[in-house]
This record gives sequence, structure tokens and C-alpha cells, in this order.
Amino acid sequence: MARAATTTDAFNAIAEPRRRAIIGVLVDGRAHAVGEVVERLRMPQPAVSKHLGVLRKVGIVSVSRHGRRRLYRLNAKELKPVHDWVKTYERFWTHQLDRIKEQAERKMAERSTRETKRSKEKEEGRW
Amino acid sequence: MARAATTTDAFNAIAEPRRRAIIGVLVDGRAHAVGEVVERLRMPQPAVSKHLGVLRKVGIVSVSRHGRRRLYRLNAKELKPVHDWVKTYERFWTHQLDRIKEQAERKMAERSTRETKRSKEKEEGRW
DNA sequence: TTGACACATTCCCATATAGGAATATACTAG
DNA sequence: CTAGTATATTCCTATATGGGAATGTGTCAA
Repeated sequence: MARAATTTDAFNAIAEPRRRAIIGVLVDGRAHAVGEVVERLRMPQPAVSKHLGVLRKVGIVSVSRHGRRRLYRLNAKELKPVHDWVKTYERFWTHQLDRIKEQAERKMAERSTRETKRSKEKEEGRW
Repeated sequence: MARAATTTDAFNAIAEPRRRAIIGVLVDGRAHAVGEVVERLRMPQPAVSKHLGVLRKVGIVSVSRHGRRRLYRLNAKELKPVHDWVKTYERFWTHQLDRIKEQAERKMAERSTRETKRSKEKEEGRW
């Protein structure tokens, strides 16, 4: 199989920097015309349309017509899976120094607890 | 240009579900041998090695040799940019109902503040 | 109707996959 | 040295991209 399509899920969709930039323009929660995004980001219009198309397929944005304009609005809740996933690792960089100490101490405790079992594991042990 | 390489940054690297799965195995902060990941995820060994290679290039994991084994350890702080980015949108789904009201109220306030300026913007206004 | 405007879509192409299979490399035990 | 273990790397291929350029489509205004 090749790489998963960008329209597969939010993770793939937001991998593109320009798509994240577009999302950034829509962060105020209001609907914006394509032309406005083009202006703000100084991106070629077809590029913006294509990227918005990807975001729409994933559900990250929704469209509505208003005359000859198409108004895109952010549907941020589609980003929740990404947030939920990465939140799991937040503890690795918050309280940086405290955590390092804390984790080291926890390891020491575990180590002494398993001393006997550990000797049996020999080469099979986890590092 | 084609799609950015998976090794470009954390965003691209974590777009792959299997790579996220591998990261999940390393979440305990300890070093794990490739074979252990293979077992836990029931993935072909070459696949695991390749994915770990991508994660290593991005800095999400680090390697160390221990005999004939290679021990991979999570370097989660490389995921911080992802967390920081997506955190911006957290407010869109937390306190769901409260937020909707709050935002509506804020909009009303802004609207009345700009009344005069608004009338001049005519068709140029944002939606 | 006609022209202009706002967007979307289509073509073309260089590039990079991810997976499977096969093979190479690095160590270690005997 | 030799065989076996643990990983990495190489080949191969179908697939999907993102960008640029050109063109199509829908809508409004006169």
C-alpha cells in the first residue's frame, strides 16, 4: 500500500503546513470566504481551494454558499482525536525537571521491588 | 512538489497509525527492543524497523545498542509542537454548551462596538 | 445577453511513500 | 569459524500527493 490519503483522517490532513495555516485563519470561529484566505496567506487561489477541499472531506471545515462566494467555517471538534492522542504525552515535557526526578525515583522503587524476579529474566528483561 | 516526506517533522511522522501505535508501546518511557514491539503489535519486523527509522529521523525516538539488540526509547518532547498547535483549538470542544453561549455573547458585544464601522464595510464584511 | 468575479476542477509531473519479500549486517554462543 | 539471533536495508510497485497552469462553473451586474 502507499501512503494513506490526506483525506483519511485529521492526522493526515493536518500534516500539511499550509492546511494548518488555513485552519489558523479560521480560528476565530467565523465563516471566511476563500478570497480572504488567499489574501491573508498570499497563497494561489487554486491551492487554497484544494486544501480547503481536503479539510472539508475530513470534516475539519464546512462550507456554505453566499452569492458567488463560498464561506468556510472551522469545525474544530474534528481535531479532538489529535488532541486526545498527543495529550497522553504531555507529561513528558511539563514540569520538566520535577518529572525527571520523579520518574527516576519511581524507577528505583520498581527496580528494588523486582530484584528477585529480575535475576530470572536475565537477557529477556526490558530496558 | 509532492507530499512532504514523513521525516519532515512530527506532524508528518505521526500521520501513520502504525507509527502512533509504536509510540504507544514506548509510552512507559523505558527502552524497548525491536522484537518486543514486533510481538506486542504483531507487525512484521521490517515494517517496525522502517517505522522506527522514520521516528528516529524526526527525533521522536532514540536508539542505543545492547548486544545484538537495538533499544528504542521515546523522546516525547518532540511531540510538543503538535500538542501546542492543537491545544489552540481545545476550547472548541471543552465546555461544549457553555462555550457556545459564551462565544455568542462575545460576538454580540463586538458587533455593537463596531456598529458604525460595520455599516461602511458593506459587502466587504466577514461572515 | 455579456462580461466580470469568485471558486472549483482538471492536467501534468516529480516525488515519496508503505508493504511484502528477500537479503544484508552485526553480534553472540559454542 | 559457524550457525543462529536480532535488526536493518534493498527491491519492487501501486498509489497519492502538492504545485503550477489552464480551464470550467456558477453568480451577479448592467
